[in-house]
Amino acid sequence: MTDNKFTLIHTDSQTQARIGKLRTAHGVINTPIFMPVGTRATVKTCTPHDLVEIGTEIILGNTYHLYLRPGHRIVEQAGGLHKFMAWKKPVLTDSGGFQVFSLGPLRTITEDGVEFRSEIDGSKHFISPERSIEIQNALGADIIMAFDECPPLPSDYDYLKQSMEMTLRWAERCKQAHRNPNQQLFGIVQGGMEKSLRKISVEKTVEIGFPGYAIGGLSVGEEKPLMYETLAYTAPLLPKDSPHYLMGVGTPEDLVYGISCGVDMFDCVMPTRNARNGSLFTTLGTVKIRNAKYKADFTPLDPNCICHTCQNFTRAYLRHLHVENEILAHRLLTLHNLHFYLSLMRGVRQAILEGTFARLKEDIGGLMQRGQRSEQIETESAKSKAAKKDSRNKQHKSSTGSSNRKRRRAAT
RNA sequence: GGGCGGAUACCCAAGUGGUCAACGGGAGCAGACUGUAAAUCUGUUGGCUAAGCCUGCGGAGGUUCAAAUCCUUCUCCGCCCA
Repeated sequence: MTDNKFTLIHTDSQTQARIGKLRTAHGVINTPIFMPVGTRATVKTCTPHDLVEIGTEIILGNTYHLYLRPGHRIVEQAGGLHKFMAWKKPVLTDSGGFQVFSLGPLRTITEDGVEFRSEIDGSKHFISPERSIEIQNALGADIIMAFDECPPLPSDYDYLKQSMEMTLRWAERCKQAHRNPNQQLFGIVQGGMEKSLRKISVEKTVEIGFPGYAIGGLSVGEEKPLMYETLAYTAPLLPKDSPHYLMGVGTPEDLVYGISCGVDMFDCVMPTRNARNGSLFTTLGTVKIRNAKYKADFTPLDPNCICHTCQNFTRAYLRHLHVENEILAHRLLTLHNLHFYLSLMRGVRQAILEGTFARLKEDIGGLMQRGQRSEQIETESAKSKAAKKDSRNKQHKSSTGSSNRKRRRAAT
């Protein structure tokens, strides 16, 4: 591959952890990275500005859901997903493969593709590998995913083998169908918890050749040790010079474990969904904000957190908002959880760079705080840069210009 | 003063002789959530020395093998008539 968009910057000496940079049509992302999930062209409750504030570098969208509503042609007419939702940074779309799994009772799988019955109105829809790529081309994400089958649990060996082989044939078809050079198409490795199948899946998917590889079909209900075992086996089989994406995982512990196995990219609904359901990740462990014990707790959600929510609001207030089902609760809690995940990733990158990752691996809270320190340093340097720029501008501009600017700011 | 209707668990409310510690909803309490059919879902909510026992459907008394349910009476609430 001559045009490798992924640059490996450093690999940890004690684990498989790596840091790198992935170039996309909408900018570079730093790996390991967490990608907030924005299924329907929105990370629920967050504006793009919110997302940038907390350090989001790339988000997810979903092919199946956007195809159903508003329809990929509408998004295309809008100028693509980025313009449609006013998000300037990179986007990755999932192919709809996960809906093959999650909408189990509503679909039928054939070699050709998958027939879905819309959960919205019961109407029938057919998505093939070619169709998924066509939709994803129209949506215009920077990274798009091959259409795969994510087999349910339990599935026997024969089914897993058959399914994995079909996913390979689909991967080939996706590659054939994909045209847009501005979009990187990633392949997906399947094979359930069967190592032999995972190995074949990796080899054959790599043989087809993609700029990045994902591990799918994990965290679908299996026991965690088995998931870790499968992950630890599969991730190191992937080509070192390509980005590795673990789909749909997971808890903060899962991410750190995945990184130690060599995973570079993650997405998961957990921080956003759990936030809306009142379950928060903090350096002191999980906080279920609805619990009565927080009724008169006037301390921050996480005393070690520098996010907007923790800097400004108390647990008692957040509990009140959540119990009352106020919209603001969902937003503030989502921002906190996402910030936690993103800080964790910053901390991990820093630790890998410093060579302390292996030592800090078990200390999620410590890694998260480390991430926040580097965030603070970044923000301060950005501020001082801006201040310097501002003072330079003042020297050149007339005083009336600057007071005009002030007045305009006051008016808004 | 008379007539009629009502009083059920934290709130609303169903039940009108045994299968009722009592349907359902709200609220409370707790838990779950992993490429989002998810601001969703699940469990639980009289007490206890807990596969059993005790208390309990406004209070008191009665009928019955058995009462939230039938009878008497009292209290309170609503409507109507004087």
